[in-house]
Amino acid sequence: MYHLAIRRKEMVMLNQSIANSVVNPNTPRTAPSPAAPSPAAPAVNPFAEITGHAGLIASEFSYKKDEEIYGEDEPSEYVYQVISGAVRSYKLLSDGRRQIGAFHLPGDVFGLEFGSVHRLAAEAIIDTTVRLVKRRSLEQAAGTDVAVARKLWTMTAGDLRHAEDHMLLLGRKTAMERVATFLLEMDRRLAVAGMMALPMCRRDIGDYLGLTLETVSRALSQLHSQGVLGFSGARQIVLRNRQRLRSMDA
Amino acid sequence: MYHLAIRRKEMVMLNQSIANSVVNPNTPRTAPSPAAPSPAAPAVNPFAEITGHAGLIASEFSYKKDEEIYGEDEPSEYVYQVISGAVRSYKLLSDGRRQIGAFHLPGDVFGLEFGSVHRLAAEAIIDTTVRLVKRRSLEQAAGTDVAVARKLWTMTAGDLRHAEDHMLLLGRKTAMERVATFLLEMDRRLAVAGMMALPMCRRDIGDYLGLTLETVSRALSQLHSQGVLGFSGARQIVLRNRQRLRSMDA
DNA sequence: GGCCCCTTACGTAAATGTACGGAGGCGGCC
DNA sequence: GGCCGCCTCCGTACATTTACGTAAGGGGCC
Repeated sequence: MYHLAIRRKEMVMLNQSIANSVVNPNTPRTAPSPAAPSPAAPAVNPFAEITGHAGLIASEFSYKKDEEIYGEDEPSEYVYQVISGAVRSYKLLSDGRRQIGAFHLPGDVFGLEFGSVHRLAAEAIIDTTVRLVKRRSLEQAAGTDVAVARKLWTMTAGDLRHAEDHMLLLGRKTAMERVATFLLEMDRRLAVAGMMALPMCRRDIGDYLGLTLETVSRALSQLHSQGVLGFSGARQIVLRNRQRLRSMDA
Repeated sequence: MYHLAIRRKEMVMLNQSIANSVVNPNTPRTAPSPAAPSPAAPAVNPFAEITGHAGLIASEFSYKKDEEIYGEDEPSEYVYQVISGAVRSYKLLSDGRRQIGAFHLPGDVFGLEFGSVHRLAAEAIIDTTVRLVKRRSLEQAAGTDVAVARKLWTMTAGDLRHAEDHMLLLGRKTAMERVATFLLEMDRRLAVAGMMALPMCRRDIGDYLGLTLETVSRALSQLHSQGVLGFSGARQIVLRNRQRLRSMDA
């Protein structure tokens, strides 16, 4: 998996001078969309802000479900933004126990490191397309442009904020409080028309919340029986009582 | 406590033009040392690096044991560096449950925020003296000097790295593994001549590790009975078998 | 000497692990 | 194209484990 991913990324670079958009050869697409930096991109897009400032080249790339994007302690060559799909970032213990630090959804930037290696691994949860830029070119731009330097700091600070909140959850919240927090977070980040389609399975949720998949399932069932949420399939959830959920979130 | 702390900080600012060193009026010191930026300060000192680059003014300040330095969600006006003593950064749930995110020991910088408020509260664990600079002046310096901007990013990235490791601990490690990790971290950060003098009580350790103080005590007792560590008083610990401890740390 | 802080024993609670049954989605086959 | 069957994921009951809560005794530091 490791070597395969590297090879694919090198292909991206080789093709960059010819076309700014490259797709995973294993997942052919009928109509690859150009990924060159767009001057008209909205300023709220962190990638567009940076590439716009620094004139960097961004490429596209696709990963299949459960495909590794990079491994823990692997050299950090690229910074990524989710275009479509979903990604999990995680750390492993030697016996396989896993802690997912964050889920990355469309629009999110991930894989930005200060040092030269990735501190967490990343995998596509479902089929996923990302935009990517070389870390070195970002670093270079930050060395001359304070606006880019500030943006990198901003993004790392955002990750830190999430991690601080998550430490409180992992260290001190009950199982039900963790699930309530999770539902409100996902509702905020990916609800469309009051409904959310979770890309991740119960095990992923458990590894994110420091619980087992059974405990997550029990908590969701309890919330269902209390009428706090409704299901249309295990991963399609409608929140019916957000206020109640907020009161359960410690 | 809140208003008192604010008042004291304002005193620091008022006195800054007269003397760059101010001590807490409640904890008089016999020989306050000057805290003006020293051009000869070693480059490994993050504060010296920044103040050296930007010519910022740093002041000194002291807090008594258990005194609040700043509260959660309080405006972020200063960035701090521990000169002597120890500090805990933490978040609280509404019912009083506490998660300590980090301990700050001599040399450590804390209280650096990207946004305008502190996301964690900070308290002195024991009598503590800090060096402080205004956040605004750092921000200003970062706006013109990429080296300062990079340094701010570096420090936030260091905090993020610690938080990521700590999420793995809180979410997935057993009580014994957490205590082993803690002992190795403290050994690395504050051991002198093979011995460490912990500034914090068992409850602080528990709130850092997501455990109760009793569980921490039980784990330490077990390690003691196994000969992995020795005590000279509850807070003076000698590690007698670091290899064994590392093998317990998952 | 007094007061915290720490240790430790015992009972409890919360979450885990184990196991199994069922539903839903996907692919193959007719 | 639709039906069937398999396979993965999910829900749930029960037993177990781990860590917590309570309480009381002891020790070190001021």
